[in-house]
Amino acid sequence: MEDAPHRPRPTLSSLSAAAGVSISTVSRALKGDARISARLRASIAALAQEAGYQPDILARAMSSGRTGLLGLVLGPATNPFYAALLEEVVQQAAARAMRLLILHAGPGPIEDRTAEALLQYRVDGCLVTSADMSSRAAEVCARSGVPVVMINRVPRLHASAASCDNEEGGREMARFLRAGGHRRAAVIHTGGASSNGLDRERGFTEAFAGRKAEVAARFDGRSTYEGGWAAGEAIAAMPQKRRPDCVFAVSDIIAMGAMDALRAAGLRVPKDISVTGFDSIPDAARPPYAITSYEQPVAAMVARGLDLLAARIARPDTPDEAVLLRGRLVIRRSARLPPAP
Amino acid sequence: MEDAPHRPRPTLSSLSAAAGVSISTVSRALKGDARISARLRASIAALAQEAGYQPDILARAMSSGRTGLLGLVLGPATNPFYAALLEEVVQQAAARAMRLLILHAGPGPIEDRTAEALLQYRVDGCLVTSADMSSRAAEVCARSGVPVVMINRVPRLHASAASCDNEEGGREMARFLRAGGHRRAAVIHTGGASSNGLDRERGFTEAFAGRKAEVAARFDGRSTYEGGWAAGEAIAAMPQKRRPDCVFAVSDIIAMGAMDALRAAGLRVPKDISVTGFDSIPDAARPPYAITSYEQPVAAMVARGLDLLAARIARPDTPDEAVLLRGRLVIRRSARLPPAP
DNA sequence: GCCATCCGTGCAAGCGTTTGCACAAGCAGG
DNA sequence: CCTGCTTGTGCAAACGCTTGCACGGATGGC
Repeated sequence: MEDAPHRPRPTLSSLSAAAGVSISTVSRALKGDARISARLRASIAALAQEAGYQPDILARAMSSGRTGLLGLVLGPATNPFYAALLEEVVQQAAARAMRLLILHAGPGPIEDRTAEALLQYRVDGCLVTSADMSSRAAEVCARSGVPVVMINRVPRLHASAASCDNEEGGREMARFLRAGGHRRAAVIHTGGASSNGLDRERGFTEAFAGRKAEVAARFDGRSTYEGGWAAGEAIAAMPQKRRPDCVFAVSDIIAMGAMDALRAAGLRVPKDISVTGFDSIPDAARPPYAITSYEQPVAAMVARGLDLLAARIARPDTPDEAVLLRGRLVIRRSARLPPAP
Repeated sequence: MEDAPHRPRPTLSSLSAAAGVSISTVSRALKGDARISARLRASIAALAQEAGYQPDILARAMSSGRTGLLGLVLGPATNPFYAALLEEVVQQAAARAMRLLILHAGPGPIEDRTAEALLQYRVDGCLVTSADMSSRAAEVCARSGVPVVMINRVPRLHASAASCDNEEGGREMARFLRAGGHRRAAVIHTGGASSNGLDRERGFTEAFAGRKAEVAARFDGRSTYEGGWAAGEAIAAMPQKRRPDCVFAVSDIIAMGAMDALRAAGLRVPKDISVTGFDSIPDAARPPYAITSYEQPVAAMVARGLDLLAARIARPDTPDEAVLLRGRLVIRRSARLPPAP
């Protein structure tokens, strides 16, 4: 392929010259303004098509104030849950003709200089999915009137949110395990950094503890495989009498680590001990794991999150709204089943 | 916290009014132009600081032509390798004061309408890491003179590239397995969609096959865990005599699937059969897997990729350049070791 | 046949920045 | 005291698009 002559980008101006009409007419014709005659509209459209005209969004943003850009603050992408979330967000945003300016995708809080990019690029809104509590981005946005929607986070400041009903998920898992005859549970949490983890644990504990059943131990799984592994080792090291008969990890990645550690220590899952997780990431469904988990409705969360954002962008005074979506218990082989009815 | 009065964004104009000087003076003062007296510069800087001034990148782009935006075309983020790549890219780009417009993060080719966003937002350059051959984004860019750099892909069109030396990686793995006494290898490839996979396989085959050693079987692992699993099942089903004594999967995610399938079929790894992978993703290092793999120098690849991109942006006529980076064999427990020397 | 409508189109301002050029003031050398 | 340089600052154009307003011409009602 030969170097295209690299001709200058077509603009409204160049099109208008070619069509012999004014710039404003071209602009209106291209967006289908009814005031422009159908004939002219068609011929201008053809011209634009042929020239490969692409509107300059930046210039448009200068005058219209809308950039079509959404800021995205993502948690650690190496955590499969966030990876799935990312794919979903990218796809759904594209379907809504919104583009994502990605500001952060990793562990830890977002840097100040990075958060400032949100303002510099005049994003129309911001999607925050990082589990990190001190999300600087949300502050920056709130201060400048940029709508923020949290996905899978508790809403703060002037933000709306779309989340999974974490507490109910915890409860459901607890009921399932109790029905399966479990009486001593270990909970592997995420060390207080995440409200999700706290909610899940609260729901679980509330529904599990009771007559002859208790949450017998708690461990910090730090939201990582390694953290889960360490917790699993600790559990395996407990004297058999005091050892829990089931484990509820507040995320699958932790559950995987715990399960591997338990097995490495010679325990059988679920025969000796049941293991359950949360999120239902694809990895957790793989045969060696087959983790019973509570599936978050990721697609729906993203969809509702974008709805909320769109609403706020269209009408900045839209009140805060928190949407709670019910997930679904996915039963696999990592936990002993309740007796068939 | 009370609703901030939502005062209008400070601009050069508002600052200039406050400082009693012209807009151009403010602009120059803020970027440290030596022609503006130090005193004035300091006072303007203080003013800007106090007002929380953030330059409007869009407006700047209008006049300077630089947006500071990089388009990012990413492969399936749910593949841990791409997830790691993403984190690295986001971090390094931020360090260079570049922002990423994410256009695609999933399986399959990029949509045309999505690729056009590259032009509409006037990205300064584009980073393509998707393994998918028919990357429409690259075409769009090439046609409009937007610099493109491929990371971990063979360069095409007017693109530069920074990749791992896949062929050498394959060779190194082959030498390692041969030294370990393996004689019959199975290769699990990615079905021809990816030049990386092909290169790795070519290197491997070239170095493995020889006197009394051969690549005895090939399978399509489709770059997924499931594909690897299917290949593993097929290998396990082979009559013991003809069964390979080692497996080289062109990516870790495939190797993990294969390994699990082999074990599920009752084979012991590495006792009965060795399994090796490529990429050295964190998941592959986990105890149950401990996959011997060839580590791609992801950070270096991204760094060099961004270098190439920056060079092209600064000087559009910079010639194409393909950088090949050597990786590193990471020996773990999934493959029988060569005898100690 | 005249005025009121309406339709199709163009003019021009504005969005926030950058930057080439001009201009004013200060100063040194002649 | 004038010329010529330096230094500090402002003017205004340009980037590509949107949009309120105005204007010319056709149409319709009376």
